[in-house]
Amino acid sequence: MRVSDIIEEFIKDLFNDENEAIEIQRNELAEYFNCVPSQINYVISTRFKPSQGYYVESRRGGGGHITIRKVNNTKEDYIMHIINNIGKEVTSNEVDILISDFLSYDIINGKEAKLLKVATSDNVLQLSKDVKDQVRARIFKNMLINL
Amino acid sequence: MRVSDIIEEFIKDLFNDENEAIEIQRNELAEYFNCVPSQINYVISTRFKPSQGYYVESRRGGGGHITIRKVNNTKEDYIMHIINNIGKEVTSNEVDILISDFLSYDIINGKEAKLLKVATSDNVLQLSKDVKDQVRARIFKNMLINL
DNA sequence: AGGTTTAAAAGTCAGAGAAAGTCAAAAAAA
DNA sequence: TTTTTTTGACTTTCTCTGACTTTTAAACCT
Repeated sequence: MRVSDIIEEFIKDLFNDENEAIEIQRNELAEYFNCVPSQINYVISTRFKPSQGYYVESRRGGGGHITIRKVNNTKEDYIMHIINNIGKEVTSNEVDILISDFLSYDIINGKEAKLLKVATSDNVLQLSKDVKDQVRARIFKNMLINL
Repeated sequence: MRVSDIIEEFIKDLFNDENEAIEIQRNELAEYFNCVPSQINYVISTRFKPSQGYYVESRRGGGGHITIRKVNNTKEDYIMHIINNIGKEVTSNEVDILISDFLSYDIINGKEAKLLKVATSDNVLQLSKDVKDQVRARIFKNMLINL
């Protein structure tokens, strides 16, 4: 296993019990793992990116440190926003558009997209227009909550 | 016997006791078999294709490696069997039992279980008994096909 | 106390190194 | 002859390193 992976794991372990922010000292950590300090930067920039749910701040100078924060909320927030904006009914077309948005924003994967699609499709529901759009809205919203 | 066959056999032997994923290092293996590294790629691309029940991932760079995963097609068989045995209607209880079977046989993961559950639940469908069980059967079967 | 210097951090970036991937040509087998 | 295997030169991706830069807290002056 490579050093970067070990450091990554070490840092992630620091997040253990409900603490959503941890603090490290770059040089100290580098010495502990017998690597150059800049490798800590490398690990942080490749494994703790915002897209991976982390937010990093730091301070230089005496007593400086690096703070890593777990954010992770963005995805849930986005989904909740969508759910709140879907009314009592939704058409198959509207669902399609939302699903392809989710895909392009990397909020769901291909398999999840297919499941959402099929569970809300006209063919599968086979109900009269009004009832269908209502049932679809309920299925869609409830599935989204469980992503 | 040709080298490619020997390498193929060697790799397949690594899958011995229930381990469904193995990891190799291309250069190491090539050295062991006295061949050029790219021959390992050749073996993998001709003998470990998805259609042959394998899935391959890899990472380059220091400490890189190749992971080969066995995907069992028994999974699809099992699901098809279940689908064929669900009639035109299915109750919420029956679905629950099937879902927990799937979970214990590792055919679906927790998230998929929740999606199946919620998309077929009484609360979400809110239809009269007969129609509800029919719609549920259609949703459930179609989602299963797309797992 | 208020400014100035010093030292203790963290940041940057490019290059070296360590893997794996690609592709086409040569060789061997069918 | 056609298909499959073997080979190797070249490419791409990821990791590790070190020299140099920037920032800032602490120490040191009047």
